[in-house]
Amino acid sequence: MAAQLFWTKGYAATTTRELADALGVQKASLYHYMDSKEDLLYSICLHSVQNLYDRVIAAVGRAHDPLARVRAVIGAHVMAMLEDREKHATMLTELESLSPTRRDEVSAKRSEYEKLVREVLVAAQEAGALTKDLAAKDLELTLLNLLNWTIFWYRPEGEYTPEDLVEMFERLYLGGAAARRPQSSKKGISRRPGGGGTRPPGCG
Amino acid sequence: MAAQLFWTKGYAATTTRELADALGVQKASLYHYMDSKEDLLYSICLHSVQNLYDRVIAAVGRAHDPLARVRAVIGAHVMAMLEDREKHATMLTELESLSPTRRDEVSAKRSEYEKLVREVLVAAQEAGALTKDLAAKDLELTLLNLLNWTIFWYRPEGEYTPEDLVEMFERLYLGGAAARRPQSSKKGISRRPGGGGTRPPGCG
DNA sequence: GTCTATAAAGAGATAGAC
DNA sequence: GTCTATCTCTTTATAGAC
Repeated sequence: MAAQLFWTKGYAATTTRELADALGVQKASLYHYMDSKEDLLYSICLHSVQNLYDRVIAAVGRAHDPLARVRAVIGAHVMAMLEDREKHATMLTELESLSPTRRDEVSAKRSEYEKLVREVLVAAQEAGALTKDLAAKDLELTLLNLLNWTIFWYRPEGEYTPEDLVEMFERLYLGGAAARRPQSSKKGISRRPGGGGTRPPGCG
Repeated sequence: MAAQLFWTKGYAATTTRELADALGVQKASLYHYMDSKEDLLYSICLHSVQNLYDRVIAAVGRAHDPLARVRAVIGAHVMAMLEDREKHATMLTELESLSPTRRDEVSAKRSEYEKLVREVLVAAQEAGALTKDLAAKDLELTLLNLLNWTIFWYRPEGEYTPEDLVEMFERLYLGGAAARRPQSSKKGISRRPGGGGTRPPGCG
């Protein structure tokens, strides 16, 4: 709720008046529930990283081999983000608006999450499922780089379902864009029929 | 200069006082050069998209085959962004802070840029250099998704040079992360010696 | 072109009644 | 727990001297 406003308007540009309006109360009433506007941002950021971590570790736990665990990371990361875009986007973009102490705390939790991702990638690499042409940290960097931008342009009413995107990212991340010989026989990704047209801004 | 402040503090959180301080003048003197704070943001956004377009189209023009043109897009997009991170990051993140008219204008120019990228990808696909397992628009989406997040965490004093990143992105985007049989003999990406340690926040 | 001074509006947060 | 009223500070922007 607050995340929605922080994400669409930006944290600094969101006024306590608007937060109060969204709840249908007066400005002053907000201060019965929070001590400051920053408390809301802090709470959003904490929930975001915790949610990401929980979702991904659960999905990894359900997978049965190293490559499936990589796919699980991709799927859970993207699904978690798209199911609560405002929260995760706010965490990703407004971290700097927190006080140094709180920012460091959230960053530390985020580093733990990145560590989890890297462990999955390393295990897959050692099992021979991922290339050794790229160092483990480079695999992690390119993976998160590939996934994170999604939240900036994704719109649920658009042409892609979250599942479409997961499939697309798995294909691109694992298989790459270069043509293969012999040509693969995989089918293209199906689309929501007639859902299209709304290509959102912000992908470029 | 203004972009630096807009990027590090956010547009809304940047005051005219801070802009004036950065120029070493008084607040009021700013209004001799601009009509409003938004003018600065507008100018930054326009220059960003124009610069991206110019850089990429020039690089594409220098390449001699369809696959090289794809590599040229990756290289020019990343290099342009990293050479003026503040400007491009501000465009990517603060577009919504513009008035609707100006936002639409910038968005339209950005769409032209995306069209250019897509044309390069389509040409490579038709020439057999890129897979047909992914639709052209999916190739574009995953490419920009892979590249754009970089600007959020890249720090010049960190472990990667822009050239490192370009190489990494080319490898991952074209070749993918899955292991190949027979194993490729490409060497790993060399790093700036001793430059490391500063893993920036924000990649996860 | 740059300054001092200030206007006018809006921000986050608090006091205290109910 | 929610309200009205208000405090205090900061904001963008302007007026007008030099």
